[in-house]
Parts: sequence; C-alpha cells; structure tokens
Amino acid sequence: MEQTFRIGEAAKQVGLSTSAIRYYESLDILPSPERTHSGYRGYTDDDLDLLRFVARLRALEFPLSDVREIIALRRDGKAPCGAVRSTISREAEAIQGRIEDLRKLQTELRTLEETANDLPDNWPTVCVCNLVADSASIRTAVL
Amino acid sequence: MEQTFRIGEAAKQVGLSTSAIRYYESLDILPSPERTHSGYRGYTDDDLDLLRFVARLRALEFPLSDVREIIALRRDGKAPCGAVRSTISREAEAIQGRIEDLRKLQTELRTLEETANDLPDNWPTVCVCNLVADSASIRTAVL
DNA sequence: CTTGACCTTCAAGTGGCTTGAAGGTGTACG
DNA sequence: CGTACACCTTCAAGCCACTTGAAGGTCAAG
Repeated sequence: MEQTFRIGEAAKQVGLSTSAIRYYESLDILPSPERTHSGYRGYTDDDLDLLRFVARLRALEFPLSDVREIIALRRDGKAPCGAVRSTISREAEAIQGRIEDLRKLQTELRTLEETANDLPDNWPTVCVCNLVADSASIRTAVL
Repeated sequence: MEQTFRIGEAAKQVGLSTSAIRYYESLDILPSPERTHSGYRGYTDDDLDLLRFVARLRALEFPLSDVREIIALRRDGKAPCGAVRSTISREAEAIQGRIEDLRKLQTELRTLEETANDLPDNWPTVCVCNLVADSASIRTAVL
C-alpha cells in the first residue's frame, strides 16, 4: 500500500500553501489527486515530486501560464526543456530590467531620505514633500 | 477665465493613463474636477500639480493606501511630511529586500541558462528540467 | 453630414493567490 | 460516550492597481 499525505502535510513538505495547491488544481495545472473515502486529497510521493517541481518553477517566478505549459508537456511525455529554456531567458531578461528599475528607485528613495533628515520641516514652504513633488531637482541630484 | 485640460491631455502631461486618473478619482484619492457643460472633466493647472505629485509618488511605488493618506493630509492643510518619510523608509526597506531576492533569482536563472547550454538534451534522463527540479544540486552550485 | 478622435459610465478581466463562511472528518481526552 | 480541536471540503469574495470592453455621447474638420 502506498503512503499518501494530506494537503497540509504535502504543502509543508514542498513549500507551497494549501490554498495555492488547490488553486493550481482548479486551473488544471496540477492533476487531481486520489481522494480518501472521506474526500480528503491524498498525495503520493510522485505527486509530491510534481508539486516540488511546480514550487521550484514558481520560486523562479515563472508565470503560471508557463508552469501550465511545462507541466502539460511533462504529462504528455514530451521534453519541456525548450519551454523551460525560453522561459528562463525571458524571465532572466525581465528580472534584469526589474532589478535596474528598483535600483534607480532605491537611489532616489535613499537620497530623499537623507535630504529629508537634513531638512527643517517648515510646511508648506519647506518640506520633503516639495522635494518629492519637484522631481527636477531630485533628478539632477540623483539620476 | 482659467484654461482647463481634458483628461487625455492631462494624462499626457503628467505621465499617467486616463484610466488610472479616473480610477484614483473613483477611490476618492483625487478630488473630482469641474466638468464642462457636456460632462468632460476639466483639469486646472493646480489639478495638474496634484496629478503630478500623485504620479511621482506612484513612480516611487508608494502603495495607493499611502498615496491616499498623503493626499488627504495635504488637502486638509496638514504637512504630510511624516507620512511621506515613513513611507519612504518602509518602501526603501521593502525594495532592498526585493532587489536582493531578485539578484539571487537572477544568479540561479543565469546559472541554469549556462548549464542548459552545455547540456545534451536527452529526455527524460538528461534535461535542464531535471536541473530545475533538483534544486539541491543548483543550490550547492549557486547559493 | 459624416468621419474620427476624443469623452462618458459601468462591468468584467488580469495574476496569483488569500480569506472567510459554512460545514464535514478524525482522533485524543475525560 | 461526548466533545474539543485540528484538520479537511467547497464556493465566493477580496486583494492590488489597474486595463479592457461595451455602449454610447460630443465636437471640430472636411
């Protein structure tokens, strides 16, 4: 007899939330597992492997549409490597852009933070908000 | 007589979408501007200043809840500097964490990408997917 | 007088879930 | 035996910050 795990235990083991697992199943990204006589989902070790794979793809921030495609290829016995590779490079590109955006933002925020500390609050004439509002002065200082 | 701008022109000038502006108004973050006789929104120069301020806060990725609070303080003639400052530092913290997460992800993705290129696809025994799946081997290599 | 670019409102969709309501199950304890 | 408690079930709605679409009104130019 095969040991199965209930959804809470499965979630703990693979690092997903129970609601995320149910959500993936509802979108037909994951197959519906067997149920116990009382209707509880029972995950086998193989099921857990699949869950772990999905968890890994999501941890790499693959969009669910890509996860769906990759899992479907796998389920049909086709090599999902092509899909995985193209998602990897697309993701890497997107993340690179996002990192650059965030780094610029971060520089702006830190500069604002410093400037705010040196600033006597004298609303409404002198205020960090004016700095925030007046993006020109910040831009010359920061960008 | 004061010159007013229709929503499309206003959006172009401040760098928001027309739908975003209408959305902020619907949430009572922005005041409802005067309407022309035919029902078009008419934005004054002061209105545009406020729109620009909001656009700037959003460009700094302040959550709308914070934008709402800051705009409300401003509207009531109170200095929103405290709120702005606390959001700035909270945002800066959050963005720092997010940057670090993304950099780790990026390293993982780039390593996977390289490894995938050196790998003969021989599904199902040898495949980039196995690498993706087998996070342990990646972790020792990458993290 | 029609074309086309603008504007209006309201509803629904996006992504990736989480949260809540209302109820069933399974086990340990008294 | 009852009951407390942690788990499970489904379905609906909420979250964020919008965008998109439908169905229609307005206005200036040609």
